[in-house]
Amino acid sequence: MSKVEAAEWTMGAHAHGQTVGVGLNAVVIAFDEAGPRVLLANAGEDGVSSLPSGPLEAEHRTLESGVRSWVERQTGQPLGFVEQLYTFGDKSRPGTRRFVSIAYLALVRGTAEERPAAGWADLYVHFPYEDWREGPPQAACELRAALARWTLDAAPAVRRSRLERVEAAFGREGARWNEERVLERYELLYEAGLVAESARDRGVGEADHDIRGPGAAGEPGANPASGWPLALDHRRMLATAIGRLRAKIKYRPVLFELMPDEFTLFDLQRIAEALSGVRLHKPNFRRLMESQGLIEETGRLSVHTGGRPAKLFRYRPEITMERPGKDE
Amino acid sequence: MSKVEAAEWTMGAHAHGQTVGVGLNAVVIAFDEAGPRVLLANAGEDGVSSLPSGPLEAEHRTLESGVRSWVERQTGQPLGFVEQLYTFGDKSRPGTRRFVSIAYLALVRGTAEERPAAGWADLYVHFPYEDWREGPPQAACELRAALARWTLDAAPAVRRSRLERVEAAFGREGARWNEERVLERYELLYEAGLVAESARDRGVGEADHDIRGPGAAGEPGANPASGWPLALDHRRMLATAIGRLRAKIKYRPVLFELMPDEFTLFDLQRIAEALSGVRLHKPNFRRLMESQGLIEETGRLSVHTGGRPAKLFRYRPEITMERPGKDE
DNA sequence: AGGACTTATGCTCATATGTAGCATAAGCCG
DNA sequence: CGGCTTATGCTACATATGAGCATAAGTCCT
Repeated sequence: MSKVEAAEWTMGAHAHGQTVGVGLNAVVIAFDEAGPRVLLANAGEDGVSSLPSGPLEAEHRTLESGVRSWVERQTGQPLGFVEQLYTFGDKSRPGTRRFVSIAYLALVRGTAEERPAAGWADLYVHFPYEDWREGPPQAACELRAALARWTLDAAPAVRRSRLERVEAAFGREGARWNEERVLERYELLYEAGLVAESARDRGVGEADHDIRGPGAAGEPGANPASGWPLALDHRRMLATAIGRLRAKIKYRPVLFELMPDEFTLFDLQRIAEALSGVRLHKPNFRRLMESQGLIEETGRLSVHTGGRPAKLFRYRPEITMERPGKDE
Repeated sequence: MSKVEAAEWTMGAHAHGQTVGVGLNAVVIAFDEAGPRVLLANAGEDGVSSLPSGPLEAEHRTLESGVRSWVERQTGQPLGFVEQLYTFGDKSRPGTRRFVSIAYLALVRGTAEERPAAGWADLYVHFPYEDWREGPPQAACELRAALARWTLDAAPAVRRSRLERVEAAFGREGARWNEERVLERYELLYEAGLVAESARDRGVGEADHDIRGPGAAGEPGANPASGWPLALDHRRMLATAIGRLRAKIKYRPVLFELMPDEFTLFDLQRIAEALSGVRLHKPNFRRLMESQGLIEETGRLSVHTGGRPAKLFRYRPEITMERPGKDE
């Protein structure tokens, strides 16, 4: 850094007397018999859980190592795959110290017993309307209806814009559901006051204490269909993570970061479905997996299928993934 | 934020006596007759330019507004489309103050005359090997050769891994070039010591002063084919931006953020080619554009084509872009 | 005016890729 | 043994992508 620049920066920071806190947050995803899971740190006094997180420290050589360190310190869980998600830094209320939060996505392998950490929660408890594996969930229908009211309540000028956003995010009348638009949907619900955080962040009567899960129905601005809230803007981070992950599994072999050493093709499909929240066509999924050359048969069979035994596969990490390969 | 958490954070930051500087950086892209351009702030005393940037300040309500404000303050250029790119925060040398840099990508419309800012530079001056519009550039051939030497020089254990990375980034022997892997390529060159920044960041004899462009040939670790360096890690940010943009134009209508109000289909194609760095098949590009419904004819014709007049089109922003629409 | 040249525009074809349905195989359990 | 389960393989179809060629409608030169 040139002297000029360093001086300018220091001045900039000091001239306005601002000290900025830099935080690291992790959305840690795993999968077990119970389905897709997310790792949460202990719930605060208000009963609202939060993502593992902590401030950036001097010892952290890189941001990523800082994230690993905080997650392990808070939950005992070592991390495998880690990737940066997004940096949040909007000013909250005036007068408060500013925080910049750098959010990461992490994936860990292994069954529930093999994972050291406690604090794993069902992913879709926080996003019930995102799970379409058993068909259109009731939560999505309710929210769509609530959003329709929100659209109609608007002044005519903004009505059209709202309608378009709702349709883009939730799909037109039962038409195709785009599972990747998780963040878009969350932000729409937030804006429409349909998630608990909307009311909380507006500082509605310090009513925060009552919002601790599905029981909060009927609260002003809350809605059970929209799922359990998390502390601060952590649910926004989680929405960002899910959206990114749902997009990424389509063009990068990240699925294997969640798999055990040996697995059947249907195991793989179940995880893909759990993350994307939609059902997949079995033969097509198989063909795709087999054509990519990312996996190979181990020669053994799984007998716990309930029907015909399935071939067991393993991941071939040596394959450099020549795919269309968008990197980032 | 709960009291517990706030206390913990403050302690965390203070216990280690670390003050973190948070910087905002912008990669601002435009397009004119001369081709794709990037906006640079004035060159420092060492002759190395840098991206518009400055510290996050208390007045900035959001990170994005902070970026807009800094770019306009430093270059006079107001920004249109802005999107977060990546946050860099690895510790540089021990003992120095830590900086977290949040990089943004921005696109601005208009010809060279319409744009207020000075400081626009040719994008590919910084990445000569990324411009394949006139076929495989010489720079890419030279770098491939240099990387081959770097691969062979390695210990046998790492040789295979290096070879695979080089082939994934640069394509096997003249085979398909994946234009999106800009960052992967830059990082490989950095690691191999083929860009000026590698030597500079290792602190090689304070030789920084001599690195100011193509003239630096023969410097230890430098290479004219790898392009002009920028200050700090700004070329890494630029590589990140180009990669992201090249991927994004394929599934989101960002191209129009660079276009004037009226344009021909070939104008559009020229910009797509300039950004992606490869030639496109004209009839196919037309078909794609016309099938997406994102543009409409204005009814007028352009007579400056040199041949048959071309229909003029305009962008239809009212179309909500129902495409597969990965959001982010 | 006529021909050469330029660019725009439209069409066809072969090849991937994605979607959906059906048939068969091979285990289980009563 | 028949009925259940799940695994596995194949085919038909729609759609997207990539490449080539023919024609249209201007300019410019002679």
